[in-house]
Amino acid sequence: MVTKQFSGSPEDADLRRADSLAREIFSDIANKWALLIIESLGGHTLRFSELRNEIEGISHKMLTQNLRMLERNGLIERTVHPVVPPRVEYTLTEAGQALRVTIDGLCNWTHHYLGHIEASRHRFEA
Amino acid sequence: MVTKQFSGSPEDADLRRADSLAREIFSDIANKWALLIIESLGGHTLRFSELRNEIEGISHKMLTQNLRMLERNGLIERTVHPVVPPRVEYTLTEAGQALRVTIDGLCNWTHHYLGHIEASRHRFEA
DNA sequence: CCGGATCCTTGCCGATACTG
DNA sequence: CAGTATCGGCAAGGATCCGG
Repeated sequence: MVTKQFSGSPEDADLRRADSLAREIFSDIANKWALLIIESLGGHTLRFSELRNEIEGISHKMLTQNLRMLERNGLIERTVHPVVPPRVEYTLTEAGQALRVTIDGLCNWTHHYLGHIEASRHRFEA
Repeated sequence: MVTKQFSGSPEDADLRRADSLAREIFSDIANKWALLIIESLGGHTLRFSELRNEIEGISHKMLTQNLRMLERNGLIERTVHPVVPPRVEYTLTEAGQALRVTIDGLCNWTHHYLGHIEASRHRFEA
């Protein structure tokens, strides 16, 4: 995907458009904070501060930034409760849920190959 | 995953170690160049320059850097043919192949939701 | 509690040049 | 052809303050 080369022919124009869009989305999604947010959101709906606590090491800024991006792409839904103090909750949309399934795959892969990888790293020192 | 909080109890020490390792690996893998390399490598084995051509927009430096990282983690195998000019080929290991399957899922997701996302982005301008 | 804005530092990444 | 090293610009990301 997203790596093909197109000719200059006009009928490829929309294909090239879709391709560059796909690439852009891919770049948005394929960053560690975005993936961790989706994964944390999992089934439940969480508040901003809950996400902040759940995801070790994420800064206030990175969290808001990625939440906006995910909202823009329609992966999460943001609902503001008009109370004081403010209460803002985030939840996965259907698209977000679908994405989460594949991220789960990534997490399972990581755990399954932890040993392999650690061993490989030691071998690599030579 | 990788987001749990542990108590200070000693028996959690190895769990915490595995968790931080998982997080580290996750951070390595969850970047767009690494994912695109794995995806491009797919079934076949490719040379350095072939990968460079295949992956639109990647620089010489980023390619070598990520290839080293993936080799270190045991996801790809690097074989040097002692000829001139040098011929270096890269291929996925079993772990790499397994990872590729989940990345395929990510790519499929992207294409399937292209429309949703584009629509969502337009809605977001308000 | 949430989020935007601002400043300031860090390190990513591209360009270039040089070896085997 | 493949890889390493160095340098420099620029953008990512942290800390902090303020405003709703």
